[in-house]
Amino acid sequence: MPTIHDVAKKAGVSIKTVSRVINDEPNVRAKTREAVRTAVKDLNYAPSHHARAMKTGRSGTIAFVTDSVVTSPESTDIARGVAEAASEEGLTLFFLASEPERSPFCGPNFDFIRSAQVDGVIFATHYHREIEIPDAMLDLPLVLVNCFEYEGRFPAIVPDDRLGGHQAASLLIKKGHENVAFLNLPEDVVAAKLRGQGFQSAYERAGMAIPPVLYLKDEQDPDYDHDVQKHVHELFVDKNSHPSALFCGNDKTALKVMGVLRRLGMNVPKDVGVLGFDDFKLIAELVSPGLSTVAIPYLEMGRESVSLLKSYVAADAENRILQPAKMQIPGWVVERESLI
Amino acid sequence: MPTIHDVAKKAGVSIKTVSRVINDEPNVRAKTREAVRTAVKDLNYAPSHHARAMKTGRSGTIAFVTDSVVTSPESTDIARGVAEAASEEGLTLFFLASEPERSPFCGPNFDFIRSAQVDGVIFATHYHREIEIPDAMLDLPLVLVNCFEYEGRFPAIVPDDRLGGHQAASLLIKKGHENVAFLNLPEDVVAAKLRGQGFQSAYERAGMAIPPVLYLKDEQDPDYDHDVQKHVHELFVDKNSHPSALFCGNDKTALKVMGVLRRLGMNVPKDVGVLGFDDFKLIAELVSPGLSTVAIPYLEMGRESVSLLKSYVAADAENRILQPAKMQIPGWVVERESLI
DNA sequence: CCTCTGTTTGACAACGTTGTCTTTTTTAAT
DNA sequence: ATTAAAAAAGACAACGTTGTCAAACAGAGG
Repeated sequence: MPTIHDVAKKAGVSIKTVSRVINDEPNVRAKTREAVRTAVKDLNYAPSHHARAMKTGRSGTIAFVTDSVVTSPESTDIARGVAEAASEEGLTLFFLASEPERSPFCGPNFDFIRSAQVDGVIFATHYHREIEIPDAMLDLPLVLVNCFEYEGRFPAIVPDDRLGGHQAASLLIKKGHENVAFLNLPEDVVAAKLRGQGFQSAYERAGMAIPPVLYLKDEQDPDYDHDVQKHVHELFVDKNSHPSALFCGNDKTALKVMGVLRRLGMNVPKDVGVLGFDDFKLIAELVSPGLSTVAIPYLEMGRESVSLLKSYVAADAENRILQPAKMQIPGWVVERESLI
Repeated sequence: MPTIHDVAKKAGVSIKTVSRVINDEPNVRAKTREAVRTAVKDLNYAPSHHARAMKTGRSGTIAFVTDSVVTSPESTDIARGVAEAASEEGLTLFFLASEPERSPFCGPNFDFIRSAQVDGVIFATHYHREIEIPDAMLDLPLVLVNCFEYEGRFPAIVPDDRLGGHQAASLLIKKGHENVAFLNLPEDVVAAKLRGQGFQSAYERAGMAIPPVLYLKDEQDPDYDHDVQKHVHELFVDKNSHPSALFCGNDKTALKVMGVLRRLGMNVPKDVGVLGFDDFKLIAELVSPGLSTVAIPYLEMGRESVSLLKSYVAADAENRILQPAKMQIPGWVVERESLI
C-alpha cells in the first residue's frame, strides 16, 4: 500500500500538500493540485483510515448493535434501514451482535466500541422492550431503536404500539365487528400491554362492549402452536362465542390462526375476519387471502436512527447537549383481503 | 479516553510494560502485571484500535459486502451466519452494501476496504450467480458466498443446485409421481439452469419420461403473480395434463402456486403435491399444509465463509498461497405435508 | 527595483500503539 | 562474595496521517 509519502515524492511536493489536496483544503495552486491528483491515481493511493482516525479523533464509523442477529422481520428491516441510511450518509457500519441474555454493552462489544473510537452507536432490539444501559455509555452518542431506557437518558425510536392497537380496533369497529377478540403477544412484552390498552380503549370510547384480550405463549415456546390452537378452539368451540373477527399480535400468529380456522371449516374472511400486526410483507402479501394488518415502519425507524444519531454526533462535536427524546412512530392499517 | 501513558504513570511503569501486559506477553513479574491490571481497571482503559492497527498492519476486522442489504431469506441467513461466526472468532464486521447495478468493488466501498486495512473480505450475493471481480482485489483475502468468478481466482461457497434439483426429483420419483412439472426460476439465473439439469437427469436415469421445466418471470416483475397463475392454469385447465405434483423454484413461488391451486378447487397435497426450494422456514413451517422443500444451509455457508477466510488470512500472513476452490454445498430434502 | 501584502508550500510535532534494542534487576552458579 | 546468565523493564523510533507554525513565493503599489 502506498502512503502519503509515496504520493508526495511522486508529485514532487511535501506530504502536507498532498494532505491538503486529498482533504479538499484551500490554498493549493490548481497546477499543484492536478499533479497530486494524478500521482494519487497512478499509485492507487487510499489514505489510511486508522492514521486519520487516530489523528482527528473521528472515524466516520458507527456501531450497530443488535440483540439478535437479524432474525425477526422487524430486526431485519431495522438493520436494512440503518445500513442504507448509513451508506447514504457516508458512514461505515460496524455490525456487532450481542448475546440476548447479557447486557449489550459489556464484554468484547463494549471494549470494541470504546477502542474503535466509533462516532456513535445504534442499539436495536428485535422486539419492543425496556433495557438497561450502563452509565459508561453516556460518553458516546447512542440512539435506541425498538427499545428504551427507563430513565430516558438516551434518545429512543419506538413504535407507537398503543396507537397501533387503537387503529386496529377502529378498523374493526368501522367494519361493524362488535364481537371480536385480541390474540395478543405474551403479557410480559411491552408491546402487548400497550396494544391491548389501545385496542380496548377504542372500543370503550365507542361505547361498545370491551372485547377480551388473550395472551399467547412466546413464539419460541415449543407449546406455541398448541397454545394458538387452544385459544381459537376455546373461542369457537368450547365457549361458542363465535367472534366475527380476530386481531392477532403479529402476522405470524395471524397465519397460524388462519390455518386453525381453516381446519375448523371456517372461511377467512367470510366467516371470520383476521387482522395481523407488523405488515411483514413476505407473509402478509404472499398468503391468500392477503393479510390485513397494522404496518409499523421498521425500515424508516432504522433510517431515522441514523439521522438522529448524526445530529447527536454533531451536537457532541460542538459540546452542546441535546435533550434525548422518545419518538413514538405511528403505524397505519394496511387492508388486504383477510378482513371484510 | 485514557491512553497507555496514563496507565503507565498510574501503575508506575513504562508504557512498554503496559503494552506487554495487555498483550499477554511474557517477561513481566506477577506483581507488576497485577499493578498494571488494576491501573487498567481503575482508569477504564481500552487500547486504541486504530493505533494498534496502524502499528501492526492487522485490524481484526473483516468486511462483509453484499449486493442487497439483507432482503432475501438467503442473504439474511448468510449474513447471520457470517455475523455469528465472526463474533465467535473475535473478528469484527464491517457491513458494506453495494448497489446491485454496479460492481461491488468500486467507488466508496472499495476505497474503504483499502483504507481500513481490513484483514479480509466476504462478498455475498442474494442469489446464486457469476460475478466479476477487479484485479485489484487479488491483494486481499476474499471469499465469495453464493456467487463465483468465472476464472476461479477466488474461493467460492455456493449451493449445489444441480444436486438440489436431483434430490427433489428423486423424492418425487420415490413417491411415485410420474407426471410432474418444474416451475423454475427465470432461465437466465444460474441456479435455474443447474436445478433444471439435476431435476431432469434424475428422471432420465430412472428411465422415466423427462418432465417439462417451465421458467417463470422474475419475482420483482410486476407480472410475476399473473405469470405463475398462467402457468398453473395452462397445466391444469388448458392442456389438462394434470400433473400429480409441482416442483417450484423457491418457497415463495410454491406458496403462490398453492394459492392458485386452492382457487382452482384443488387440495394440496391430496390432489396435487407441491415441493418448494430453499426451506425458508418462516414460510415453509408457517403455512398449512407445511411446505415440503429442498433445504440449502445458507446460515452454515455464511459461517463456513468466515473460517475459510481465516485460513486465507493466516496463509497470507505466512506468505503462502492457498489454491482457491469452489465449494459446492449440498442441501437436503425437508418433508412436511405438502407432498405425499 | 524595493517593499508590503497575501497566497502557497513545507518542516516538524503529535496522535497511541508496538518492535527493536539497551539497560537494569534478579537469579543462579561458582 | 563474585560473576555470569537470564529475566524484567525501559528508551526510543516508527506506523501514516493532520495541525501548527514558519518559510518561500507571487503580485501589487510605490
